[in-house]
Amino acid sequence: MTVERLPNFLLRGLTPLEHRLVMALYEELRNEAKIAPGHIISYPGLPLRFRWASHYGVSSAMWLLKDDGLAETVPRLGTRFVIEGQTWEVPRSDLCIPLRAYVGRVIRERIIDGTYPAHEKIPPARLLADEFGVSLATLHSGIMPLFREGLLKRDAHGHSIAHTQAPTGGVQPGCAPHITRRGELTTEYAAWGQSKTLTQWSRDPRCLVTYACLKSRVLYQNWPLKRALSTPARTRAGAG
DNA sequence: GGTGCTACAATACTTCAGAG
DNA sequence: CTCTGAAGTATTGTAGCACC
Repeated sequence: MTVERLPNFLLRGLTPLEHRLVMALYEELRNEAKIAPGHIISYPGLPLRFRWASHYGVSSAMWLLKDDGLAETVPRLGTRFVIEGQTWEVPRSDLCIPLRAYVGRVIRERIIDGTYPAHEKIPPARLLADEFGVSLATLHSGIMPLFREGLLKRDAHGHSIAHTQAPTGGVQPGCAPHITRRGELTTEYAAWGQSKTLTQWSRDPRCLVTYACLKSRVLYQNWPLKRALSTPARTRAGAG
């Protein structure tokens, strides 16, 4: 294994601790015996290997390594970093968006380009989940916006059908927005004359469900906020 | 049994504020 | 400058229900 180009992080301003950690990892990357190709390095693992490294420093250092294509985020089982031992290829830009958004985008493109013919059933959800290597829950989160956009509909038996070509003013292939983790954090939702974030609403005494359930209802199932807050969990009310 | 969908707890990662 | 803890996000596996 060889690293032929000068990493960009050497040219940036780093805190001493971050610089120390990045250089330590960089040296290990150059030494195949220490980090094998494809080896997964978890965040919790790094402070154990480098006892002087804080988790904040690890986060900063790993982002720099990712920027330089020396690591990539693997969106399964949480986000981890995979060292590319052979090619040092820059990770797919697709990995910059959440996995569910990536899945939705690919399916949207397949509908638009005719891979899934209009008015015909798309493959079963379990097959699609298997193809993308994601869980059913993630797949459903990903395709939920396609139902709202009218690209997918359900037939009498609940099967998902590719409904139409691109809707008027619709989303163009490959043009999904860059979604950041913090993007939803500051979004406020109004009910009972108040405007709060979902996190704040989840702590409101009028909220009968957990934060995760509330988020799922509001963001992915498009429930009205009041209904999402006041409908107890474990009901089928959201299906209709 | 196959399929679609909802709900939830658990886990891992990210970011920020504040303290030393 | 560095570290810690809290808060928040992303994703998972699994359970359960309905329909054919």
